[in-house]
Amino acid sequence: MEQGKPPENGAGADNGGGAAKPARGPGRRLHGAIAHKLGMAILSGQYQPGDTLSGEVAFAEELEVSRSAYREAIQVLTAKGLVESRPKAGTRVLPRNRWNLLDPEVLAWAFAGEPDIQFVRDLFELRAIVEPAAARLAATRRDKEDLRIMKDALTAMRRHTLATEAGRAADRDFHNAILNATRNDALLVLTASIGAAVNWTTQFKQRARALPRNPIPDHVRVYDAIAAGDPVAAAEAMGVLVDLALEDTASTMER
Amino acid sequence: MEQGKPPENGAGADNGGGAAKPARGPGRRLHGAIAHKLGMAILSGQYQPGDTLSGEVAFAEELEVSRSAYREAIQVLTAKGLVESRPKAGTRVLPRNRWNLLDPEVLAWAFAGEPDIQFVRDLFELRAIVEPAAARLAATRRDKEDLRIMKDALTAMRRHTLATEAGRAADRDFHNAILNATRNDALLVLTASIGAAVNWTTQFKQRARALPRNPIPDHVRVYDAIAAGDPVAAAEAMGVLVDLALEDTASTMER
DNA sequence: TCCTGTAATATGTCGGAGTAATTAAGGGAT
DNA sequence: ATCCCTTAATTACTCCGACATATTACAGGA
Repeated sequence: MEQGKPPENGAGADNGGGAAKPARGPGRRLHGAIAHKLGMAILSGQYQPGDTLSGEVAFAEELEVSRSAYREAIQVLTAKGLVESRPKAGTRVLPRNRWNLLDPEVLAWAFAGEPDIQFVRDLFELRAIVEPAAARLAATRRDKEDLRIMKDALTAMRRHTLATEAGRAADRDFHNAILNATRNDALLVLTASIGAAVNWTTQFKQRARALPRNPIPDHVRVYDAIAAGDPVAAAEAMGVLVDLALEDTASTMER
Repeated sequence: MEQGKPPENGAGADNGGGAAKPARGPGRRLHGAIAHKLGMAILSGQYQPGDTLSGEVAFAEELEVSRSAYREAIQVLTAKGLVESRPKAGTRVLPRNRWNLLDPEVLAWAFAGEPDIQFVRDLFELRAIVEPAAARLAATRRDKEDLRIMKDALTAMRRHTLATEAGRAADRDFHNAILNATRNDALLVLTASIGAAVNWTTQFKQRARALPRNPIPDHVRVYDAIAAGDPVAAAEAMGVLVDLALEDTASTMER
């Protein structure tokens, strides 16, 4: 480099890094924690679209963190389409239709507070569209290995019930196996994002009340249709599965 | 502040901000440009999943930018699930299934180079699933205002052909109006992301050859079904529309 | 084979210079 | 006298380099 930096100095910081608060809650890093905090505030409606956040310096002082940490947090939010920073104008919250609502982290923030019931219905509607179609595709493209994984997941679901974590993991494995069998990466990513968020509500559900009916036979019906290579039956059976989940979750949220 | 900063120094930067290269191509900011460059490199397969990027210092020197700019770019890529940074281990490219493929920017990067034909087919398949379902929902939920916007878009499409930019804008308006009429934000965001990327291929298509058939009557059929409140007919008509677009694009890409 | 020490690397932090854009004020023309 | 255009100043973001710290991979010894 060609800048004649004076070698003599103990310039820079004297307090260094470590002193920061133990605020390492959700995010794995400091800026991650700030991004989480701000993201949740935005998703929960504390900031209206078009609203201006506190300035860089003011906010950093307010939270007693460095400007860099705040900046990197804003960078994350910008990447997800939640805010936009412009010189002089400050950092503004973008309108909702610019938000990247399918981002796993944004979804998590949306569900962290009290999730908007309308948005939950939207997501379930999307799931009700996509998952049956995925089952339909899987019925025509699955191979023996896919079927083996699905069968193993079903066995695990039967062994542990859905009330246990192992059982829910098996449920996720089952759905993931179907998505994998579609040989469609876009489909896989989409449902993975939604599924990760909706599982939060599933935990709510598990806590609130017992399952209304045994879901195993419905899963078996989906498997049988896929194994038989019957697209129509697979889509129909999966539709039943999603409808049940929706009605169950909706009734839980209403009370 | 309570740090006893020694007053004597001309520390910090002496060149300040402006001197940077004119590399301000795609991204609106310097770190945005770097994120764009790295993102395109990853999406185009230059880095294999699990591969390690150059170290922070090495890379920053290589590109002759500060570490901050590189760090903020990495922050963006991390937010989109493309890479993960861990101390000592370096910054590694994550496996493809962790990528946030539905992020508009990631989608743009994927289509910036030579788009992977399999991924394009995946996206069209997803569109073929979602858009007819959207038309089905729109048929039951649309109001007079929605229908007016659709009608205006159709008129504009007839006036200008699809060979003009105005005509393509009208086409986008038509589809957006349908998505709006579903009253489902998740659906809206999803198709907006995909649509923005796929329009790139549409431009390819326009360049390669003339449209194989007049698409206006097919659009009118969709409109009529939605206006009549017939969900099944709306979904079917929209299915025809998407199939035509897929087969048209596929045949263009194969040669 | 397991454990521990060392080295390497990313993370967190800081303050400062520079730039861009919004806002306000002033002068000119109608 | 009112309105519009030009100009200047304020303000907040952008980028920079340096330093301190914590975590982790790796290698050497028990």
